[in-house]
Amino acid sequence: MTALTKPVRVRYAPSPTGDFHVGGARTALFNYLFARHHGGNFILRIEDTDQKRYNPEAVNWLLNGLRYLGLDWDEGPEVGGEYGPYVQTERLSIYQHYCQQLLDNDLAYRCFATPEELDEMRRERKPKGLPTYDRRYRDYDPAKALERADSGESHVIRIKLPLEGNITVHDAIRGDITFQNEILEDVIIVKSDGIPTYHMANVIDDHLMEISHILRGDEWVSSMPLHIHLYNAFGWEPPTMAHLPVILNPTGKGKMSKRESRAPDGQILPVFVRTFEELGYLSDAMVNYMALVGWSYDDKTEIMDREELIERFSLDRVNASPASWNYEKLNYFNGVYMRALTPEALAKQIMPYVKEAGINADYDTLVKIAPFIQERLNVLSDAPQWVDFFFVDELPAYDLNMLVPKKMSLEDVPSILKTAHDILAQTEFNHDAIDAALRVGVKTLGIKAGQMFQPIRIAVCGKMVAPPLFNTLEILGKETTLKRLEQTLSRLEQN
RNA sequence: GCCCCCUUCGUCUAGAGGACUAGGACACCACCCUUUCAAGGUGGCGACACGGGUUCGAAUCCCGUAGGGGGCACCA
Repeated sequence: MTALTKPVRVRYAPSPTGDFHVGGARTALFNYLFARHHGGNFILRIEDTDQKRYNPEAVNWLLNGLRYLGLDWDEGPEVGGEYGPYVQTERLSIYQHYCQQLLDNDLAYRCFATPEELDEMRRERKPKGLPTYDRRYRDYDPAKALERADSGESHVIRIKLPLEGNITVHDAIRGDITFQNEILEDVIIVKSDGIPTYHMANVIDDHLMEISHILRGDEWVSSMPLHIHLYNAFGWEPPTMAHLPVILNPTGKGKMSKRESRAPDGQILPVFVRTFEELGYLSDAMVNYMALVGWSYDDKTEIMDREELIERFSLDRVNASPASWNYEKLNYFNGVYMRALTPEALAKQIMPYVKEAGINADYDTLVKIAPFIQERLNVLSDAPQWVDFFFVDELPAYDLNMLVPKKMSLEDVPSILKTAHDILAQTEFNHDAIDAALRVGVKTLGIKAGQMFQPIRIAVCGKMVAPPLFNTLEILGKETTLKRLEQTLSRLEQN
């Protein structure tokens, strides 16, 4: 492999036609890790040669997504670079030049077949397992073709591929793959609008940008022979190619959906980077998890920070087989990273979500709460439901039956709450003092700890599931705690 | 239909001929801890798709079958 002597330059080259999907993100990540591992450059190139499907929002989704994941690019939109422009529609004259070269060398030809003709060919040839185009203009007189083209007749330009023999291409992950030239099609390299197709533009750009390794999705393996033929036609040495396994749905059946759906329990199943970010998946967790979809370091290590991933990433540990996306495991990773945050960092991270939920929270209080909700959050957007009751004047009404402790009835509740109230009124409001005082109450009442704490929790939080009680009370403060106990008692009286 | 790729627990994977009674992680189950929920701890369930070879010996190599995936556009 002579490529070892060349500087490592890899690119992520998405087409701005839709939202930024995790499949694309994983490809970007592998390129990024590979580049950083080798001290090379990670290049971002926008492949916008399809003007019909172009979506102006897509570039923003992409750029924001990459930034969220922390995959900074060395060359590309916004940062520039010596090999620009990095947007294909700004490179049209370059492609034109190389296309002419192919035409001049009889390695490409103009084709005047109409869409209708093509449809007919498809109908006839497809069932026979043949490629659509029957090469009817392959041997058409170039002079006549030029004449028709000059007169303005609509046409495309096709590559002239070998008719027989085999071509063996090498994939860094899969090894050698052999294709029969016979089944290859003289594909279109320049569309009738004068814009090149992906196949042509990508080859020219990768060569001109001195890309050393192409790491791309597995859907491109069938285009490998075509691309290699194009490199050969230009007389260029192709980069090392590696095709990454596709990401399958969590069930393991089928390519991961391009549309977001919901799980049976109503949970949204995100597939766009933007949605993961909105739900509050930590950048580090996403990166760590995604790195493990199709790649592994060893038989044990899974939690790795960016530096470790960069240091350890290598192509020969990328799997050739498809991998399915596992939301539970991602959640676990997110939990791990969430728990590693300092209270300050967590407070900062959840603040936007809390505000978004209409909760009037202050940073200092969130910092105090943080340690107690930290191990209970799956994603940042879970935070509001854990902290809302800290920041309201009046608790929303809840079902009084929630107050009833195990093996007791509603009639037992008032005396428990009354006892709690009286004890707490005389207690210093810190965790240990509350703990000690309440346990005395448990003893006097002759009930179990849980039976006493349950109604207090409900009275104070208004919900069955909440952060640890004593810490909660401490943060809430004596005044609020006593007030909520009183309010509950009076509700019970009216009941 | 044709071409190509892939195939170890439900899922992600380790394994590159003997170290395998097939290891780890998520999920699941049980127990422990415990004021709810978590987190944590301990243990458990659970896989080499199938059939032929090659070899003294195969999860590992070869062939076939089956299954899965990708591609076959004036989309990338």
